[in-house]
Amino acid sequence: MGAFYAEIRFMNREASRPVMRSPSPTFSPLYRQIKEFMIKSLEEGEWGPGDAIPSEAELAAHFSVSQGTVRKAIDEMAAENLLVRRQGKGTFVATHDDPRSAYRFLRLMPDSGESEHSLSEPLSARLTEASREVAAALQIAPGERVIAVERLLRFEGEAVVLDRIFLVAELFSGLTLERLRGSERSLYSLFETDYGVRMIRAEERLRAVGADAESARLLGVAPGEPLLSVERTAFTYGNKPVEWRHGLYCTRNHHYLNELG
Amino acid sequence: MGAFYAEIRFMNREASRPVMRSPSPTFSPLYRQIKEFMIKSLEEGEWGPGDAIPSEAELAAHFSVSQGTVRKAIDEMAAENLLVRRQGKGTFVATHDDPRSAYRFLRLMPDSGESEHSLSEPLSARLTEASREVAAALQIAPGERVIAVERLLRFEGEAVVLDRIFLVAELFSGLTLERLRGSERSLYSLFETDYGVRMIRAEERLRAVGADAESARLLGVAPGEPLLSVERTAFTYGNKPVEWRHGLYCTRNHHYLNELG
DNA sequence: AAGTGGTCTAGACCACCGT
DNA sequence: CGGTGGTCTAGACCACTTG
Repeated sequence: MGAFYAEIRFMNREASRPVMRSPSPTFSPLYRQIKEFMIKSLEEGEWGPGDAIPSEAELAAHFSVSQGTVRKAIDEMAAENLLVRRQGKGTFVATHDDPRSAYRFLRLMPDSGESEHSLSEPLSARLTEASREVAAALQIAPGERVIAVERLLRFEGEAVVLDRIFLVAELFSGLTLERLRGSERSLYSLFETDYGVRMIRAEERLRAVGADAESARLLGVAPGEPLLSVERTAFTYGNKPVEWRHGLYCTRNHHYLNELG
Repeated sequence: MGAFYAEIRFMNREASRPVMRSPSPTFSPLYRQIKEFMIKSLEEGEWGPGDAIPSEAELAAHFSVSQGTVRKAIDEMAAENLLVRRQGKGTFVATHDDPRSAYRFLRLMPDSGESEHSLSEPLSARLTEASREVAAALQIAPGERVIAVERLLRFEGEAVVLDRIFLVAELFSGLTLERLRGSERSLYSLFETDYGVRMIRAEERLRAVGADAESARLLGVAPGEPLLSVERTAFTYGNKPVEWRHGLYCTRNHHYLNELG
């Protein structure tokens, strides 16, 4: 039984009068309490990726608030890419499976022409122990089990990205090279469907580095050639880091595109 | 006389009945029409950077709509960093002068420690003609006048960024090296106050490159050392590009931090 | 106390999607 | 057609800032 159908008690709320709240220090508006509640429902798997959540009217009745209030909660969640609204159809749990938001985190673009299709070529996957660096990024103890994946990303056949990916082993038990090789979908889509782990947001740290011998060989460039180093930490619900990856991007014919708001 | 006090006629709107609109193809909700109208007012300088705009109640009366409708217009503009809301005080035109949003576009962070203070050291500023590359980025004809600025950015005294900046000359006439040297503020803050040009958003394209001799000398690194190349196009209102810059970042002790939503 | 943005309601009607 | 999200209103009251 998930959170959604359990009892609910909102703070700062009189029994008879419809509105209102207590003095400031811990004040949280109703719509935000509802949002937090719905996020908990998502965490607990109440609604799966791609599922439709209840309609605004149903939610309003369930929480005994007006439509406008649940609407504001949903608005914020949609802005954070947790939900997707579709007029006339309903509101859906965001999924990396959906082409609309697949490759949401991939900022690499060809210098000219349209954004091509990329193909993932997994090279290896093995169980190992977290180094100090990996442990720090994943907020676990050094030596804890992680799954290390190496893979190439090809654009139009050309090797452009070399990724070394580290996953908290506990959450991805059973992940093997064969499992990765068999899949046409994006990694995050697979993580979602096969392991129930949903990536919500990520942080990337970029640097310019010279290619080491091993990476140069795999990417087909000269050792020492400047590469874009991209370290990414990806988070699930509750800002829990579950993946850390170090990517090396060959930027001869591609670039990393970033929008500054 | 600016747009704001001129006559207003909303589309899709009956005279007597308060609401509504025509069939779909050109449908634009009321709040968005109001938003566009207010953006035009900003463009025409009706309200300057840092100014308070009229209160929601005043705007609602002015446009003869409910508070909720102007509120939604303002919400979107605040989300786009055009306005800043401050509870109890009012709504203000965003400004790069404000420490809250100064260096909004600078993503460079030290590898360890807090985000230090940076110091801009202008090296040169001269009037020249746009190269094909610069012209394309600024959407002007090759050969048109641009102002080329070279400057170093130092963090804790260490040269970390070398910027080559190109500005549409027409908009920045009178900009000289002395003018830049005299200023303690950020470039965009100066552009705003002294030239009335406000940067709204920007696009950056990142690559890894090897340092050329000249740049290496200025940054104090070895020629060929990998540097992060950052090409930025910055836009004012109406998505008009007004600045293009090519930055070279030394990422030995710093990195480019990016949040992926 | 007065003025501003922020929250909430109840109800109406519109635009879009499927059947 | 009925159901969903999307827009709009009118009015109430709360929270924060300033005088």
